[in-house]
Amino acid sequence: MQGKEPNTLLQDFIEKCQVHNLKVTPQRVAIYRELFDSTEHPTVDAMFQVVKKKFPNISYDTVSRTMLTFAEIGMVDLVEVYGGAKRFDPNVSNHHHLHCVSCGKIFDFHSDHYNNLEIPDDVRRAFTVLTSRVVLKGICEKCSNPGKISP
Amino acid sequence: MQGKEPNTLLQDFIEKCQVHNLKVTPQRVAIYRELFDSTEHPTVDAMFQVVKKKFPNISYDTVSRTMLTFAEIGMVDLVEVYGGAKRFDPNVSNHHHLHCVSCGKIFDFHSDHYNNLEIPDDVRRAFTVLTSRVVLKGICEKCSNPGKISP
DNA sequence: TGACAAATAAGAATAATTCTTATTTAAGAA
DNA sequence: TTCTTAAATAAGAATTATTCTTATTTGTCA
Ligand SMILES: [Mn+2]
Ligand SMILES: [Mn+2]
Ligand SMILES: [Zn+2]
Ligand SMILES: [Zn+2]
Repeated sequence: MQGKEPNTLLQDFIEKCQVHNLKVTPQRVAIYRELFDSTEHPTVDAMFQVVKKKFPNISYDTVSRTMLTFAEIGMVDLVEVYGGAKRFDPNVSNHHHLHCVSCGKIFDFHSDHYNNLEIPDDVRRAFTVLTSRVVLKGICEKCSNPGKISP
Repeated sequence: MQGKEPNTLLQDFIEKCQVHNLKVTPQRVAIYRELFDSTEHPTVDAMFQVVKKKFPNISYDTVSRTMLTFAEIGMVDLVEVYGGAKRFDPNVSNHHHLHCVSCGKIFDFHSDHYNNLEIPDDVRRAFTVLTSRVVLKGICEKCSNPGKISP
């Protein structure tokens, strides 16, 4: 996810908790670690399954609450879906998404042009715009070439 | 929603059903009518509540199935949400969305510029892109000025 | 009109999330 | 270090959203 050393990352996490008056619990640390190892856009259940391996008696509710708490303080994003379970994004920097309509995966991509789209005047007058993202739908490589052996 | 006469609309609907081998049932007609009266982005439940008034013993399941069927044949879109119930869009023409993070409403807006965004080369190489939409998050007028009397 | 696949209603089942309550614990104060 | 307390957690119940199952009804077409 990022190039920092684990200890620095943990220190960042602890500071972010302190800033927001959140206790640094072992559950939160465990969830934090797994979240930022992930380059996917995990659901609560996906994270629960992974975290449970290292923290066997954590509850689903704790994972769910924690991920929502992390979203509230801007540590992760809640991403757009078309129904079903919520999905989270550990990458909160400006980027865009392609949803594969075949396998349901969400792929990140980057574009300076998309990052700097002008907000139309009529929208700017009527709304306070906070974020902007381009969302594409399409078919990913793997779904286009199901038989192909990856190189 | 659109300027056509009701009978023409109904005729269009009947033809679309025939093309897709769907029976023209009174339930489908009732749901169709309410959907295309709506400028919102209704959930299944919202539609169920409305349709039930004119069709008291329609079942929730029928409304749900029908709206998904309509989405499959491209008569409505399933729109992006951040969790919770699915939401549908009777406007399938090219447009963009602003999600009010305060009240949760989804507002349509139009922009030729946004309609014609270039797909980045690396994305184009790796994916077959089908649709593109700009999704903004922000605060709507009503949520910004809660006290203001509308003119 | 009659045959029949498709569609429906009703309720059960499942999935996703949130709530309730008793218990534990992190963090600051003494 | 020990004490205090509000915050966090686990467990399971409850709620919300959706889908499935089954018996019955109904468009459509011959
Ligand atoms: Mn992402
Ligand atoms: Mn719309
Ligand atoms: Zn795919
Ligand atoms: Zn609003």
